[in-house]
Formats: sequence, structure tokens, C-alpha cells
Amino acid sequence: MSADSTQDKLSLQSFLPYRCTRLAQSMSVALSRIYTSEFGLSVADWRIIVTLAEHGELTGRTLTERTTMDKVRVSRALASLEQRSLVRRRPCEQDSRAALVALTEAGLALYRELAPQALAWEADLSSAFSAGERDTFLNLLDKLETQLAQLGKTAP
Amino acid sequence: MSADSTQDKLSLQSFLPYRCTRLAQSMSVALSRIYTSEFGLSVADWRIIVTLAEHGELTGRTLTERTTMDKVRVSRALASLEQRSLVRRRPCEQDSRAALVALTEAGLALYRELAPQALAWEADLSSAFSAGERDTFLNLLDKLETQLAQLGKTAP
DNA sequence: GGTTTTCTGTTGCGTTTGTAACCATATCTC
DNA sequence: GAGATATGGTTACAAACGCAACAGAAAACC
Repeated sequence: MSADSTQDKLSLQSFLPYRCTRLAQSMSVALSRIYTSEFGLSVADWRIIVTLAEHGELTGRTLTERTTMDKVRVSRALASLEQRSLVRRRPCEQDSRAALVALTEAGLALYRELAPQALAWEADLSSAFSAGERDTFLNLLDKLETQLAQLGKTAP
Repeated sequence: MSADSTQDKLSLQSFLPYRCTRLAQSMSVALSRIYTSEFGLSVADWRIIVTLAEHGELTGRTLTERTTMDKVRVSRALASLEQRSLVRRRPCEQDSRAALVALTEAGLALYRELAPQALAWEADLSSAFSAGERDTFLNLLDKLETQLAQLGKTAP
């Protein structure tokens, strides 16, 4: 009926931010059954481990960018991970304020056990999609994020 | 290139839960410029007000369902909203445990000021979409949520 | 009709999370 | 090269959050 893509009346159920948050919440709860219940990792831990596994040794600064997390959240997660000997830190020669963080052997081993499970879980989830819909979905997410950044720029 | 809808390697940037959380987070921050900075409302407050405006007088129980929030979160938000005279509570005749919550005149007035702004904001955001993409997006969100519920049922 | 179970709603407590202040170092400016 | 400014990272404090425990009332059970 409606040829318009936007709504004229406000309904929580079709309000984009609410729907995205709700979905993200559900996903997070489901996923945490893997990395929290089974491996005792927080979301922050998880993101850091995956990022380090993908990009190798990184500085805390870069880690906050890649994981879209707060400085302090990264700092605290790193402290915890280091205590559990899942990551190690060594001073950075070029900048003595910064530290270079990398996975330890144990950390890498954990990742190798965790990653396939996460991928399998995501595959199960994505099986709700028909061919191409996953890409479409990610594409739409991109569009929204881009637009959001655009809106934030014009009216800060 | 890839005809497969799932990924073979784990990358945070294309990992569905991460991407959804990130987008939801960005949206929430942007939106809160309206209802937090300007009206001093929390996300919980906001959801409750919108739901009450849409459905009229409701019990707390129903409110938790419609807003997908915790019992306690609703309870605390209601206490705060009642103190600010934005909602009122009256005992429920059929069930003396429950209370019926409704917007006050002030609450409704607030809503009438807030809702258009939220809708305008969402319209700005949705302008990143071409015709039909918003519906597509909501549809894909639905699919994921359904699948998620399905997965949760089989392996709890 | 009394007992047990279930349900609504609130409170207490420990954990998590973000904001602000803070060192230490690096960079920029003159 | 000395002062101002910005940046990486940690600490301190306060607010928000959810789980568990709770009181009170309804439903279910026999």
C-alpha cells in the first residue's frame, strides 16, 4: 500500500533503532553462550582476541578503533587478558607511551577453538537468509552507518 | 565472486552480531541527542512513553513484553517517570498485584513534542535507502530474529 | 478450603560501563 | 629548545544494569 519508505506514525515495533538494538541484544545473548559460558570471555575480550588474531600485533589505540570500544574498556579487557596470559604486551620503540599487544600461544589456541564455533553459529543464523540476502543485509547496515556519520557531521 | 552467503574466515568487520551492535550503538547515541540531552529521558523512559502513547493504559507486565526490557528496568523507569508526573499508576481491579500505567497530560504533551522529532530523525536516516530498502531491511531483521528464536529453542 | 505453585512488582547487591581526572610521553610552536 | 598542546593509557568515581531474593496476591491442585 505505502509507496513511501518512511513511516508516518511512530510505532516502536517498526522504529529502526529499537529493532536494531533488540536484534543486537538477542544475538549477543545467544553468542555469549559460546564465549562467556564456555570460555569465560566478555564481549570486549572476544573482540580483542578476534582482532588480534586477524591483524597480529597492534597497539591499544588501534585496538580501540578496530573494535569500536572505549579506551578504558580496552584497557580493562587487556589487563584481564594479560593476567590470564592470553595476550602479552611489549613496549613500543617508536612511542614509549604505547604498548604493542599480541596474542600468546594460549590466546591463539583459544582463538583456534573459538573461531570455528562462532563461524558455525553465524552460518546457522545466516541460513535464514536466501542467497545474497546476507550481502544485502550487510550492505544496508553500511548505508545506515554512512548516513549516520553524515548526519552527525552536519549537526554536531 | 563468492556465491556462498556465509563467510569462511572470521573477520570482526563482517561478523553479523558485531555489525548490528555497532550500528545499534551509533543509532542510540545519535537518537539520545534528542530524548536525553533535550528531555532528560533514558532509553527505558523513551520506550515506555512511546508504547503507552501507542497502546494506551497498560500493565507493567505488558510493558515489559512490548518494550523487550527487564522487569526491574521497567519498574525503575516507571518510578522515575511517576515522580516526574509523566505517568500515573492506578490499581487494577481484576488483579490487585498489577498496576495500570498511563501517560499523564504532561506525559502526552512530552510525547507530542518528541515523536515528530524522532520520526523526522528516522526519516533523515532512512533517506540513505532507496525505495523499498527500508522494508527489505526490516524484513531481514525479522528473519534473523525468527531464526534466532528457532536456534534458541532447539539448543537451550 | 487449605496447600502448593505461579505470577506481578520492588528492593539489595555485585558487576559492568562510561565520564572525568590524571600521569607520562610525544608533538607542535615560537 | 622551552613552553604549550595533544595523545596513549590507567585510575577513580558514579551511574546503570541484571540477577537473585523477596513480599504479596492469584491460580491450580487435591
